[in-house]
Amino acid sequence: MIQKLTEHDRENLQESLATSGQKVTPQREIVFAVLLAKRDHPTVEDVFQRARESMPGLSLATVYNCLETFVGCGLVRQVNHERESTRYCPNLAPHAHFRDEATGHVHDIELPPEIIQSLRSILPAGFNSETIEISFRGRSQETAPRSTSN
Amino acid sequence: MIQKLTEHDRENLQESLATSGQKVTPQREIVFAVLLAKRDHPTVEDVFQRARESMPGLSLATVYNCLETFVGCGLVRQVNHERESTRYCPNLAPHAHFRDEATGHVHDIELPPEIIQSLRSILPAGFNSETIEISFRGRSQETAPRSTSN
DNA sequence: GGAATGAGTTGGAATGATTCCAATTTGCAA
DNA sequence: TTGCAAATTGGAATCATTCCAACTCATTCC
Repeated sequence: MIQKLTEHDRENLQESLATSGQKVTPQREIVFAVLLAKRDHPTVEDVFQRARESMPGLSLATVYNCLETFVGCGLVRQVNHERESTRYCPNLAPHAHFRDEATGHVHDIELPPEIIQSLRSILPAGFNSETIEISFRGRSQETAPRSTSN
Repeated sequence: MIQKLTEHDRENLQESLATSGQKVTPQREIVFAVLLAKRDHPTVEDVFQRARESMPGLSLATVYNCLETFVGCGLVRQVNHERESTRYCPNLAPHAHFRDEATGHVHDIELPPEIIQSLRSILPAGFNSETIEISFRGRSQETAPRSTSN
């Protein structure tokens, strides 16, 4: 069962939505809370299941809507690997992803600014990139599980 | 209309297939030729259309099969952006991709070995990656179109 | 107060890429 | 020539996602 948002998180949600002219709704609160509660890069279906524990009437379409809204106002990032279901991640710090082929788990990998800088520098003149996405694929010796409340 | 493979390319195809115990077939030749003829990161559907010009009876399922086979034996790479259709690319040199949001075109970006090295180095202990994928998203001032026969 | 407005939500239908499958076809090898 | 195994084929099935029309609910306006 998902706990409610902290003051701080609720404010964050409220402000981010407000700047793109949108409102906080019970559904959005729950979906956001779900994302913050367990940062394991859940799929839409995962979020749907977890959110339903707190709000049984919630519909899948709404989860899609909420997540799209959050991505739109910069609250969360989408993570895609190959053509698997899209996953969502509330970690806004620049980071890469590591996809463990054995478990399917996705780990955040911190991305030092120098690297980002040097990556930008390999773009030929005339190429302006807003986004860089870096993903590793391989095996990891699963360290301590990372799931945190924020 | 697609030209036939050069000696060299046919040999390459034949060898790569052979090492994973598979054979050259007319369909595979055509599909491979299509990939080499225009290196614009075609989707399966694109390949299907182009290949059909030379082999009208070719089926979509076969195109999927051929491409999967090629990926399996390392002849071509898959390129995914967000959840769009998978694209295919016969450029085996390590490179990143730049996806032009205006046109949808995908460009290869050369990837200096130092960068790959420094990327590998940011992985924490216990993470072994076989593959690194880097994709830029943004706008480019479309330079000379890159489509080549190989 | 009560109707009109509009954003947000909902369930189900529609879409689109990909995979699956059972029936053929093909090229060899016995 | 017979038989096999690999490839190919067309169509059905799957699955994530999008679309849509009806509904809810809070707010604004008379």
